[in-house]
Amino acid sequence: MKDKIQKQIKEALKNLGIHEDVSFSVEHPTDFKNGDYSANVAMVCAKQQKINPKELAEKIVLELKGLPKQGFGGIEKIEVAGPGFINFYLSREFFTESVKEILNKGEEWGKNSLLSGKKVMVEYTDPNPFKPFHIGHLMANAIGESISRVVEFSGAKTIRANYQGDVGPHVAKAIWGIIHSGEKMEGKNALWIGECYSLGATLYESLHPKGIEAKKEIDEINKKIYDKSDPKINEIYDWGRKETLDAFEEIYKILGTKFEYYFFESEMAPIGEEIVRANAPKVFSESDGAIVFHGENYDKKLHTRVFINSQGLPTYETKEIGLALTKFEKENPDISITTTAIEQGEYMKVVQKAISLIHPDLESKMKHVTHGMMRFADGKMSSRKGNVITGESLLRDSMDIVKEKMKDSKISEEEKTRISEIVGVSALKYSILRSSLGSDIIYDSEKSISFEGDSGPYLQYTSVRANSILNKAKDLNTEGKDEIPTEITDLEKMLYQFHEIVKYSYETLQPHHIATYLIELASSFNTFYGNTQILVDENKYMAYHLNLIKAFVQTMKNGLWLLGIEVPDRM
RNA sequence: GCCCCUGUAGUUCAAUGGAUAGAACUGCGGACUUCUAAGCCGUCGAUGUAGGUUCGAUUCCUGCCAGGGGCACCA
Repeated sequence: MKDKIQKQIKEALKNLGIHEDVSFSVEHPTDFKNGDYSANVAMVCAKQQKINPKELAEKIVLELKGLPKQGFGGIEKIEVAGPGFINFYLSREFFTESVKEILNKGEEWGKNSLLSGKKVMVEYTDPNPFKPFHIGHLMANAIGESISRVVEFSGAKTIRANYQGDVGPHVAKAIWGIIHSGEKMEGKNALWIGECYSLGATLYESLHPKGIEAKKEIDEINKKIYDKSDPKINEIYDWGRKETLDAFEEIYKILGTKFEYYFFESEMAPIGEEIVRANAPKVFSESDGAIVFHGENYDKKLHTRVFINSQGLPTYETKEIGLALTKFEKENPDISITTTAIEQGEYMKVVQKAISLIHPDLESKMKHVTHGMMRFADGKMSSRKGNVITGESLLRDSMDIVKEKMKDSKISEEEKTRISEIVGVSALKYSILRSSLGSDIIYDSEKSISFEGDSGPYLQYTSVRANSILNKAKDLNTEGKDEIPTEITDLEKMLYQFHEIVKYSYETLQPHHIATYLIELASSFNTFYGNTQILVDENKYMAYHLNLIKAFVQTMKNGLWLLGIEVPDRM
């Protein structure tokens, strides 16, 4: 529709003798009073035409009305308003047709072909074995999963990847903690390993003699992890790695994520190291016994980073190079998206610059999406200090709140558990996905997870209520109740916009646009629901209303899927 | 010090350079012997600061202020 309007306006401009290659926009006005589409063309052209924008707008409208109607149906009314906007009002027929279209497309409704035939790899979550899976990982997972689904809706084959640090000082700290915990590791779980890590990490940084002693031992363990020379450490390592990775899988199951690839730092290190050494001194250079990359030589906003330290060990940067190239070698994606917290933003730029010097063709294929961090109101969350909220505990809390809300309902205990999982996850995911990526999310256990208003459960609840009407209507006879209302509701004006929102969300790689849209859509449904009695005999529009509700339910379902949220049968 | 993010109602968040800056929570006030009240309706309330570009700036540019992040052997 938008393209049609744009085309017609260009046609009109041509007829008026105005350059038709001006750039103007055709958009949805924020207020439905101002039509369904609005063009600012008159304001853009007014100056060079040296006439008042309103007059020019009138002229364009006159010209538009004179144009042949082919392919331009669906417009009921064109008006000039405000400082010179040309507003287009869609016709009853258009909305009736769009409801039909939604029902026909069903699960496909909202998909587009921006990426058709393309392959996109999305890397996200990235928790580290031996460390707790905290709410920052929950955040990364919710965002990455949603981006993956938006990409999928845009026609691409999506490949989900997870990158995990199974070697490095943090592992040594955890193993040191396990050894010095005074407890046997048999029968212990990932949570306990996280505590052991915290113990080791705290002492590692301590200046106390005990800490200095611990640091020495931890560094020793770190070397042994690399060269696998100590059977006792190997045993603890294998056990801890499996234990924590299994725990992550449990969480992914609840969250609804399935990864195709698991990359590990231990595997990327040698690959990256070989590449770095092969490209020195061309790209990398030696400095103080280490191999570094001088980012500032290529872009003054970049800085120098160490890729291989003075002990000859590869750093994170080198592993990242190994990872990037491995992704392209395995799948050769057209686009490779990596999502991380903002704290990784600066050095990812340096790493990507280095990669682009080695493989110039990859530069345009790598995209880095950063999100803010989960913070406490009074400061940073740090897994090193142990003041983190684990993903598990947060999920459990969220589910408990849902169960509490359902305590008086007659639903079976088993079903309550299932519903509380779906609704609890939704509350959590929505609270993360409702805001744009970039700024930090302040975590406040009291307020952060909402179950009313602007929340995931609100969206689910609205869908459930709509579904409930459809269920009740199943056996109803709508014969003789198939008139089409002349009035057009806000609900209808919202529905057809869904596929544009999905496109926009991909173009900006911002899932929150979908969240915002769904809230407005649900709200417009609730208004409709509130002042329309559907299943009553005197409703002569019943057949249409039921189709409208079906279209709404389908749109909510598809939209919530994009956020990684399921719709329960009831709640 | 340099670089990158972010500053919007009391609070948590929206707003592809457009029209009267939208929601939610909170506060206050309503409706309902109607299909799920986790709902609906009304109401109070905001663009950090000083300039600039523009017909038009929350949005773009510059300075300042505030918060977060990064700046070589951690990830």
